[in-house]
Parts: sequence; C-alpha cells; structure tokens
Amino acid sequence: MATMKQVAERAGVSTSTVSHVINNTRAVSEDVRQRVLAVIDEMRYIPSAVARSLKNDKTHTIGVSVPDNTDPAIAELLRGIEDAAFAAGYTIMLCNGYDDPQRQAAHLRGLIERRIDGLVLVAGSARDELAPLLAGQRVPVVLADHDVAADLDLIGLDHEATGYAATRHLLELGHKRIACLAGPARHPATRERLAGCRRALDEAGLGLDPACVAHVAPDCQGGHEGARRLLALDRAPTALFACSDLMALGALRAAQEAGLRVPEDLSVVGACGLEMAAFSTPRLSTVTQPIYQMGHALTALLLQRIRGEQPPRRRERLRGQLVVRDSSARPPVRRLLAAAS
Amino acid sequence: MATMKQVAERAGVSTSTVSHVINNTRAVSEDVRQRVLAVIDEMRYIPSAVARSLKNDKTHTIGVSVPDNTDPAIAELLRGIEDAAFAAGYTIMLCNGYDDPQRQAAHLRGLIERRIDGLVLVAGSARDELAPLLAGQRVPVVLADHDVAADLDLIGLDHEATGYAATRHLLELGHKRIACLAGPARHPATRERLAGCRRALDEAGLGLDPACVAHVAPDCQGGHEGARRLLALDRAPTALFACSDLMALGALRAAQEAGLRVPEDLSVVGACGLEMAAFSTPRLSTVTQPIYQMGHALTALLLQRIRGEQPPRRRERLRGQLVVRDSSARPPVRRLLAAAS
DNA sequence: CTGTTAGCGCCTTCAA
DNA sequence: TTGAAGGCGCTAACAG
Repeated sequence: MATMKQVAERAGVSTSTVSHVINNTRAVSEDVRQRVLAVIDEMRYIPSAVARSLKNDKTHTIGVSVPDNTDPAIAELLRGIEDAAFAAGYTIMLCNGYDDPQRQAAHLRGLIERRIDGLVLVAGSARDELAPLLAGQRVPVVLADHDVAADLDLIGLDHEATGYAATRHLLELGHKRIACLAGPARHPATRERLAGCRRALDEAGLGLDPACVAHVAPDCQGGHEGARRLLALDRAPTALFACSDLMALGALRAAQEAGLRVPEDLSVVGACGLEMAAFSTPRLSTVTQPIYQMGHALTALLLQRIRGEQPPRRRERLRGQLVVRDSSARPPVRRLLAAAS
Repeated sequence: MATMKQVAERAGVSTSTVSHVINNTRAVSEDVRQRVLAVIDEMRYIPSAVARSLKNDKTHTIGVSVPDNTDPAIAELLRGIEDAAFAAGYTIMLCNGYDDPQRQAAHLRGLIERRIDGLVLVAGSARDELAPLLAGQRVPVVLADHDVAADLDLIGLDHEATGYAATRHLLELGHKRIACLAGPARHPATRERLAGCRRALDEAGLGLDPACVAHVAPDCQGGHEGARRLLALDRAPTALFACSDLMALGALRAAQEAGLRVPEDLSVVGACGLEMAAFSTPRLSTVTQPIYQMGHALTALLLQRIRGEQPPRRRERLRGQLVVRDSSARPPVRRLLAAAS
C-alpha cells in the first residue's frame, strides 16, 4: 500500500507538500499540485487514517454498543445513527452485547483501545460493568434509552407514556379486564411500560391484577407463550397490551390458536411501529416509536460533544403515537357482562 | 488519556519494559511486572490500538458493507459476522450503502483509509463503482451472496434452488396457475429465484406467464401492492411464490383484503425464514435460508485470508430448506377445474 | 511557494 | 533482566 513518502519521491517534492495538496492546507503552485495529484492517482494512494489519527488524536469513528442488532428496533436505531454519522464523515464500529456484561465490557475495552471519538451506548441490563471503564477515559458517551449514569446525555423513549396511551385506548373502548404482555422484568423499558399501563388502570379504578402480567422473552415466541398463558386464565382478559410489536404478533397467533377472533373476542395493542405490524392479520394497533429519530438526534448530540461544543446536558424521552388499526375494538358483550357482574 | 510513556515514568522503568509486561513478550522480573501492572491499573491505562496499528500494519478491524441493516436478513448476516469476528478479537465497522453506488464508494474509501484488515461485502446492485477502489489495494475481500468479481471468495445462497423448491412444493400440491412476487429486477437474487421458479414450471410443462410476475420493493408494502396486482389478474393465480418472507407477509394481507382465504383460496410460499413468519396468520410456508451461517463462514474465511493462509478460492451457495406451514395447500376445486378447462 | 524536522504512541531490534 | 533508539505514516511548526 503506497505511502505519502513514496508519492513525494515519485513527484519530486517533500512529504509536507503532498500533505498540503491532499488537505488543501496551504498554497501550492498549480503545476506542483497537478503533478502530485497525478502521482496519487497513478499509485492509487489512499492516505492512512491510522497515521492521521495518531497525529491528530481523532479517529472519526464512533462506537455503537447494542444488545442485539437483530432486534428490529435496534436495527432501526442503528440506521439513524449511521445516517447521521456518515453525513458528518464518521464511521460506525458496531458491537453486539447480547445482554452479556462480560462481552459488553470486552467490546467496550476494544472500542477504547481503538480510540473511538465517542460512544452511543444501548446499555441493556449491564450497567455496572461498564461504569469503571467509562470513568477512566474521557470519551464522550450518549445513552440510548437505557439509563446508566445521570451525568451522561440520554435520549430515550417515553415508555411510561407508551404504556399509558395503549392502555387508555383499550379502556376507552370499554375494556375492563386488560392484561399486559411484558418483556423481561429486568429491562427498564418493560417496567416503565408496565408502570404506564398500571397508571391508566389505576386511574380507571381497575388496578392491574398481578396474574394479568406475563413476563416473557421480547420476541414473537415469547409473546406467543405469554399470551397463551394469559388467555388460559380463569377470568380471561378481553384485551392485551403487548410491550412490543413482536410480542403482539406472537399474541395474535396465540389468539388464533385459542379460537379467539381479534378484535371481536380479544383486542391486542402493541408498541414499536414495525413495518410488518401494519400488514399482519389483523393489522396491529400499536404505539409507534420514533426510533430512527432517536438514533439520529443522539448522534448529532454526540458529534457536538466530540467537537468540544458544550451543549447543556440533555435528558429526554421521545413520545410515540397511538395508531389504531384493526386489532383493537370494543369488548365482546358477553364478556363485558360477565366482568361487570 | 494515559500513554505508555507516562506509565513507564511513574513505574520507574523504560517504555519497552512496559510494553513487554503488557504483551508478555519477554521475561520481566516479578516485582517489576507487579509494579508496572499496579501503575497501569492506577492510571487506567489502556493501550492505543491506533499506535499499535501503525506499527504492526494491522487494525484487527473488518469492514462490513451492506445495503441496509434494517432488512432482517441483513441484520441476521451481520450477527453471524459479528459473532465470528468477536470470537477472533476483531471489531466490525458497519456501513450502509442503500444501493447507492456513490455512498457505497465513499464508505469503501473510508474503510480503506482506516486500514481495515479485510472486508465483507454485500455489494447490492453497485458493483462497478467498487471495483477500481478494490483493485488498487490488496485488502482481502469476501463476497456475501452478491457476485462482483470471479477472483474473490463468495459464499451466498442458492437462490435458484430456493425458487425451484418453493415452486415444486406448490406444483406438488396441484397448483397449475402460479405467480411470482419478485423483488426489484436489478437484484440478482431476485432473478435467480425467478429462474428457479421458471425451471420448475417449465419442467411441469406449464411455463411462467410474464403477466404472473410482479417486480416490487422487497418489503411488506411491496408484497402487498404486488399481490394485489396479481390477484386482480383475469385468470388469477391459485398460488403465489414470494421471493422474500416480507413480501409474502404483505401478500397475506392483500389476500385477506381481497376476501381470499389462505390457504383455501390461495397458497402463499415465502423465502427467508424470518422468525415472525412462523407466527403470522396463517403461519407462512417458506424456504428458510442459512444466513447466520453464511455470515459466520464468510468471516471465518476472511480471517484465514487475513492471517495469510491461502485456502483455495471458495465459491459456494448454501441451500435453504422448505418448511411447510399453514399458508400452502391444494388449490380450490373450482379454480382447478377452471384452469384445466 | 516549499522543504526540514520533530513528534503522535507503540513495538522491536540491538546493546548492555 | 533491562534500556536506548529508530521508525510505522502523517501533520504542523519553523525555516528558507
């Protein structure tokens, strides 16, 4: 791989001249510039960002640590991050933690070794392991959704509001017996959505029956299992709030298998706004989440910090929007009467 | 950020000694080693991979260029790549090309500047722009699925076999009028699946009616539109082979809206093996694809090349497997008769 | 307008 | 068992 020195020799100039034509960093006579450019082209010279980084103490690379890029929500976040980063000339280093603190810590260390300019962290459940690593270095860090430390920027989703909105919707349709299909209890997002659900129920004077909460894996499979369990309850719910669309899709299937029609016998509301949730049968009512924007905003903020600007500490949670489609409707009359009696 | 020099000073030794305790690269007396280690810990020293890279001409980083990480198949591939890379101590640099040659070329250049040790390339439709860049450098490159140059390793999917298997399945059920919901015609994968479909049809003496092929965007939306078009045909098909599960899901919805029951009135077979395709209503019959394995194998191969081993040029296409679920069945009798008349 | 030089942080002979 | 020194490829004073 050609080096600047070789280019300089071949063009009969000094390396600094080559450097300056490349970076437009000082006046160079036109004929020299042309000659240098020609040699660069001829030798297919591409400057080494690693040498540059060593000199400038900047890599123009940002680390992104996520639990699992296979989760559609994470994939969308990643896209928002990558778009913003690319527009600013930055490249992404991607790490999947799989909620494994060991692995996450190892990844983080690798990123720091590689001297990333900044980090977008979706901490998952493992906060404690990362704190010491982060503390020692002064790498700008922004948090996506999962909180880790109060003195870091955080842009997340307002899960409580999401849970509340979904549940209110069900309540307004007339449902009295509402169950919640929740993700793993250790995930804060799940807990918050559940809290929002509970608040709506409390306000309606109904309360959330602990038996009506199923904690399962946050995917179709999990949603399927959880819904099956909930639908087998003695006083089965007439409506389900699933904390994610994937789980909701699993629930739709469980309802189908139980011989229940959605929405006639059972209403289901999800949360996330996946594209395919608009194409399920029935089309899923859901609370969309501005995930792409979250990734984009997060990255824009991180880049500000990297540039040394000192925007005020940002801590906010974006709100989604209820989209009513075909999976939610008024409760069946019989059940309604039964519940009222 | 602490440097090795600072550590050396604080520990009262030379930098070379520090280097050697870090890398276990020559004998160091136990007390010195302990002292150095203590200082490292105290100063939270983390060695700089960029300096190391400059010296060793290795970054332990591999670039990954994909069309769009939001596509579930790509996300899965990415996961396979990341897993294999992480296990070997490598980190991923992710780039989304969005099928935009300009952007892809810019990304590739960025990766080369950063001196990635190797590249996993999902070329999308833009091959020509990348060739010159690749040619100049001698970065090991492995191709995922999309072919670009014959002298590069390629591990892909056997799309032809996939199309064939799906169509055979439909044929064996007794369908005579089979349509194909295809992705953009410029995607080789689409063309190959279509070719497999055509071969099966030809073998059965039926042939593929051009009117029965709809080229649409490879997502739910596209599948929905395409299916609507196909189902509105004069002699509507009794079965649909969708070149991806996402499109198949969209087709399920279109059928529903057209008042057709799946599989009683219409059979649908997808391809990919998404988790959620097992939870749709009805559950989708599909041809699964070993995408994770593809990513894993590709990366293992790339790492071999990076290490300088010279495994024989590899060119292969992995086969998926037909999974029959609930979206495919024998054609409706009336239509069968109509088609036969 | 152009060249010389000193390092960025690390590894690695070569000496001691 | 340890240290000194040169150099990886590049940038940025500092001279000329």
